[in-house]
Amino acid sequence: AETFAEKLRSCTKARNLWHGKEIHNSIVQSRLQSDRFLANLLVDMYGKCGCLDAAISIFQAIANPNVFSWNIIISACSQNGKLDLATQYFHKMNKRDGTSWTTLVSAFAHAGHLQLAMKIFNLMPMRDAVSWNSLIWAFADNDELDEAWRMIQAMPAPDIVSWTVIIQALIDAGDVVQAREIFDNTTQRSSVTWSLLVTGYAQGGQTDKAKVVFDRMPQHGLTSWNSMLAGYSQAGNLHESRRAFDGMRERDVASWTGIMTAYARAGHLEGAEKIFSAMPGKD
RNA sequence: UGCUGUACUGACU
Repeated sequence: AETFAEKLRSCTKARNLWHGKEIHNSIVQSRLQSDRFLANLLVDMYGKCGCLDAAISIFQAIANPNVFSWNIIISACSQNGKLDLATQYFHKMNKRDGTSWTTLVSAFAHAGHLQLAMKIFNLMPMRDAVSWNSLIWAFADNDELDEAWRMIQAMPAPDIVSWTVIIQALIDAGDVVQAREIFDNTTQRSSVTWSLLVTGYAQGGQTDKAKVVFDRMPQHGLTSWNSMLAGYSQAGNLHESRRAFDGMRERDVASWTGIMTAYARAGHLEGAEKIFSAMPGKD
């Protein structure tokens, strides 16, 4: 039997609020609502599903919140756009760890407050790769590639995510050539960077190069298939879109939307409609 | 022990 924890985890991952509430009910009925571990998971679930009020009330009912509880509520506030509240919780806790700091940096970074994010980053007692990457991402995402580049040079040990962020920024800027060069010159590759290159080539109209990269990548995950499919679909290539879609052994909403778009772009509106009705779990 | 922070794909916005 799956435990409450496992069930909650999958709800959180799938952002399934409805099922999450059911599990919450079962937890209450089993009189486990004061279990701190489960409460932490509930706060996280409600926060990620957009119910900040519910997250807060569960957090407040925790008798002795631990560092996880605090970090989760800070994260919940920032994911729901409440930076002021997140900051208040941050100040209220008395044993902050690196994650508490990084959560706050990330909150301001995602809100586009680069200078504030940097200020908090500079105040951190300890910085790890995740905190560096959060800030590098913020600069890269705001087209401040020079600053992002300065930071990756300054950080002690750039990791896979650091390079992914830079590669993504170059692709967003339309510079696939430079992105490819960095990809080729680093050993820090992952399925994420491989997929990014596929997307980068496809977005530049180079579906042939995208396909070469796709064929060369060591493992084909759901996202890499979706990237390739999106490339064909955007290029108006219904035949290859169909082949890609049929070749997938698992599909998600992005896959279904991709194939549907391919039909629509090719002018096959009936085909698109058929796909739409055959599609499981429309969102 | 298990719970929290950073990166990739579609459409909408």
